[in-house]
Amino acid sequence: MDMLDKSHKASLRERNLLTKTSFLKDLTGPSLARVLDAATVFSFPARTTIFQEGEPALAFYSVLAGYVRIYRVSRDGRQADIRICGPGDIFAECLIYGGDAYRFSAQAAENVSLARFDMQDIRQAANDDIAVARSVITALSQHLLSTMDCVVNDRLHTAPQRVADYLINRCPIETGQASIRLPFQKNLLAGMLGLAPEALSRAFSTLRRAGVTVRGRVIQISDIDALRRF
Amino acid sequence: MDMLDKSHKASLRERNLLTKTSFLKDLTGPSLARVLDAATVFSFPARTTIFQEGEPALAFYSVLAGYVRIYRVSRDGRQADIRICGPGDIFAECLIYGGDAYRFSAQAAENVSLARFDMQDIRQAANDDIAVARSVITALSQHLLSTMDCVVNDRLHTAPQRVADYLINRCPIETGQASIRLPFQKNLLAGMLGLAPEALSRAFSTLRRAGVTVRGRVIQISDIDALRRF
DNA sequence: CGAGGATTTGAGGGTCATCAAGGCGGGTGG
DNA sequence: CCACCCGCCTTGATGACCCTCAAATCCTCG
Repeated sequence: MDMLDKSHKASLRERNLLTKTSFLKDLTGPSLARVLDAATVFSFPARTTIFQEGEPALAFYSVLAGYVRIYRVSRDGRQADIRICGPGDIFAECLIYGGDAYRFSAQAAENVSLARFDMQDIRQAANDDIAVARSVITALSQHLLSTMDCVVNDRLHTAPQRVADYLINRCPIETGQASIRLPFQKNLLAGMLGLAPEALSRAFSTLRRAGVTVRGRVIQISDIDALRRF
Repeated sequence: MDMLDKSHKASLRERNLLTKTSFLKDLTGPSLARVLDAATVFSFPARTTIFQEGEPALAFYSVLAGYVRIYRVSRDGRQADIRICGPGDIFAECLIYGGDAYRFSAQAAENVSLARFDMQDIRQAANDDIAVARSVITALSQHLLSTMDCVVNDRLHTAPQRVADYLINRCPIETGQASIRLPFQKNLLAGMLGLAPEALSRAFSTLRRAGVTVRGRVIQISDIDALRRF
């Protein structure tokens, strides 16, 4: 990571954003202040590499705006996404006590704004303050649960089923028709679901018979229950 | 789970086993004693269901002997393994602060002996004692890292590559020839790698050309480096 | 309005799941 | 110690699913 990038302590607005993330939402008072004080805010243009597998793991991050791709590169150069992190997500937190080097790479999928937490600072904070430790535990737990879900989805469901799953989980309402706007490019969604972009496209066209219409980033669903039965 | 099963407080031998697990290995003194005192030891015959998805998550477990299958069942009845836990592994620890109900099912793959930890006891211990909280954090971190590895392996490698990977990681030595004895049935290995049993078998026969010979549970590798290049 | 990139569509091939037999291994009883 | 037997494992055939490459089309942003 280029330390010459513009960076600054978290502003009031940014502190408010961070306070609402699932990582920090249960913290209050001095515990919260201490973590917020440790945050440095960075902005990166699209496609910037934030860190690479193998580099010393000095910090973890919370996404303030934009999306970050977490991925690994195989020996023959192919890439596989592990996770897509959006606003409120944290990544590389598993290395607070988990190891010395990053185990995967992270890249800005678009222009992003990130809060950077020094590993040692947070490690120390968790040591001094049980509330911080508890926040780390809940963040790790949720991340682990969602990663296990990811494994099962890959192994149990076909591409159209995974896409249907994603759409249903993003639907604000329970029943009837809905309209969703994807928060990012289809490229990213494909990686998130473990698919090639073409496979995602074909999955959408398979879902047409279940009442799904795609126009750019906007997706119309005529009947959520019909989609659920898929 | 049937509470009428024979159960008892951990014996000295069992406490020693638990102390060596990666979950507890960094604990000492009263912190260690408190966690060990909270453990209850159970034995289950092969194929026993330990808990099922949706049940209230009252406890998590550490494997003392045997293997446990963690899996989920899809609506149409198919099962997918998420993880295979052997001696020293813990499972369902992600629910200490992570939720009220199990998110997957657990079944004894063979005769097993488990240490059961009441969620509330450990939650309380972690609250009172930063060392316990730190142990929970490192356990969660390692589990998360290995689950992310699992996602990437599924997405990046073919069946023979995943099998080769498994063999290489189980090899005690670095180079030359080796002989491995699988610690469990091939059935389990297949599930662990996200494969049907037939696919595992075919993967082994593909690896024959890389110097891998299979006879029952014993696997001969003529040249580890050749396998690594696969 | 136009350019460049993202997405869709088509064709072909590789990988893996499923179903159905047949072979082998390991544990049991003589 | 050896033969038998049950169940795990292997093998074959088939098809579904998804990746890759290539070309056409659609968005989006300047």
